[in-house]
Amino acid sequence: MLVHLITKLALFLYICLIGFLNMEKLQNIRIAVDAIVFGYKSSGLCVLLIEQQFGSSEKYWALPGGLVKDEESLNDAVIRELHEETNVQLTFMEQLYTFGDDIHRDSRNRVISVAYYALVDASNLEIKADTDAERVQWFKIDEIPPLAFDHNLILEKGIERLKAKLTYEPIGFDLLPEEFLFSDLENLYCTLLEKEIDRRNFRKKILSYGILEETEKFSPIKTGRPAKLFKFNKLKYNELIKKGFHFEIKFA
Amino acid sequence: MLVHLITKLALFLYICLIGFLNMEKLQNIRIAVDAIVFGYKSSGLCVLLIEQQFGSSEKYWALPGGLVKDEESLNDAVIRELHEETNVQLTFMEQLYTFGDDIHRDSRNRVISVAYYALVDASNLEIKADTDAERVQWFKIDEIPPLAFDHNLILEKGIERLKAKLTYEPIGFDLLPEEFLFSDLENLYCTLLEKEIDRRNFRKKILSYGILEETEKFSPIKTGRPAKLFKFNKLKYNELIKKGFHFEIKFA
DNA sequence: TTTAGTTTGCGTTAATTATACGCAAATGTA
DNA sequence: TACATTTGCGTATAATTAACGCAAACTAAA
Repeated sequence: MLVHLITKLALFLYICLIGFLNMEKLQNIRIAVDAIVFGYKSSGLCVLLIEQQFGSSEKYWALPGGLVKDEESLNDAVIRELHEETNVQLTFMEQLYTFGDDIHRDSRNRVISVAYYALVDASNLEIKADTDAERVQWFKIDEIPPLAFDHNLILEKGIERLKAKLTYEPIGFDLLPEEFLFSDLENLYCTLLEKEIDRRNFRKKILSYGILEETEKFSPIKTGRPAKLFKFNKLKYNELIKKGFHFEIKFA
Repeated sequence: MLVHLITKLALFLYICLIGFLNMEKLQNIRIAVDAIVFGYKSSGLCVLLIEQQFGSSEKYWALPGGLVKDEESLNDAVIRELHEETNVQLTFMEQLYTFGDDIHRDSRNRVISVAYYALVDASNLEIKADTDAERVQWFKIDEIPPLAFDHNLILEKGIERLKAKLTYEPIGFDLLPEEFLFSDLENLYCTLLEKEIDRRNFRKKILSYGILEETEKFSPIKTGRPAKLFKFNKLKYNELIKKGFHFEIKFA
């Protein structure tokens, strides 16, 4: 305990010294990362939230995230926070936006948050059991509770971006299992983009791109004509991209 | 002088206190903003750079920018820095990306930079005269010198984004004077996207969108058939967007 | 065994959009 | 007056998208 206090004091003095030497440069702004983890279930698009304790009684659901460490890249910070708070296996991650215009987005201190969004195959996923009395849970996108800080705003922007990106990059596959049915893919696009779509034209278009691979397997579903399972061929896609290929799915 | 020192000391103690209270949360990371200001001249796409002095002799060209103040939004920080260092009149500005994965992008301290990109009508623009012995200058995009920090990287990402955005949002107009010739617009797209384009089909397409307004004026150019001057009708564009309109310019 | 219900997989045709040009009009200049 | 130049409008053809028909392959119920 005493050693801890001394260490703390030493660190304190060190920081004071640094602060003094860089007086005019010293900022009192913290920097955090937050992550939107999207998963797709048959019930629709979902987001991973964690329950945070504020003070003694206030509890809020929030996006997983936290302060960036001094010697850690932003990317590593997101990965670390996600690993600490959940145990999801990401299939895609990208920076979303940096939220720093609302000075009081965190009422305690000025915190600027670099938000990321990530995708996982949620169809077969155990999320981490409660740790530190924190709960982790999937929420359907249309049943989001009021979140901590400006996380509702961040989430909104994330959903917008995900929808946009779905139409011009093949990231829908990152929300599905490695092997999937055409009807899964079709449902994913219909549900997420909230648009009607002709099943046959959709199939024709995707197949014409030549980025899917047929497997020998068939779906385990016991109704209707048995359906082939497909895989996304990322290598083939990357080759095509080099030749100037441009993925696009759009609806009326 | 004494007053200044006392103020400084008081602020110092205050910061120490805050630091002590938030001991385990205190970071030693600075946060900055940088701006890419694009301008279009007949010679091509240009970027505004400022010359910075490092130490006693080292000089580097760099993107305008600097540290964010404690009580200032990110947006305001960019505007302030641009106003301090140049006097350009922005027609468009948007957040680009936050650079914080390379811990040593600034060799002195850990600095995370939130980069913005902006457009100006450079056709008729005086940039600020030398202040603080700093020089401000337009650089053609293919004649960029080695820049300070990771600014070459930031700029590259900015150019990529600008090119992409040009094809799906009508931001090309923000690089032109309020009234412009069709041939100006055509040249802008050809030059920036480095693509051939059929003049007549391009005109037909843009006109079909109904987002341009004819003026009564004609170009002052003294060769060939006199050409009408056009204006971009932003109100009309916003109306169309609400109805589901989607701007797009693409080439083979 | 048959029949009804369901979903898949492959076509065909009409409508729309993009591409490739042709050419006269309106100017300045030789 | 002839010529070079750039604008502005048009038309024919190719390519792509949208709309829909229908048989195949299965399950479950009759």
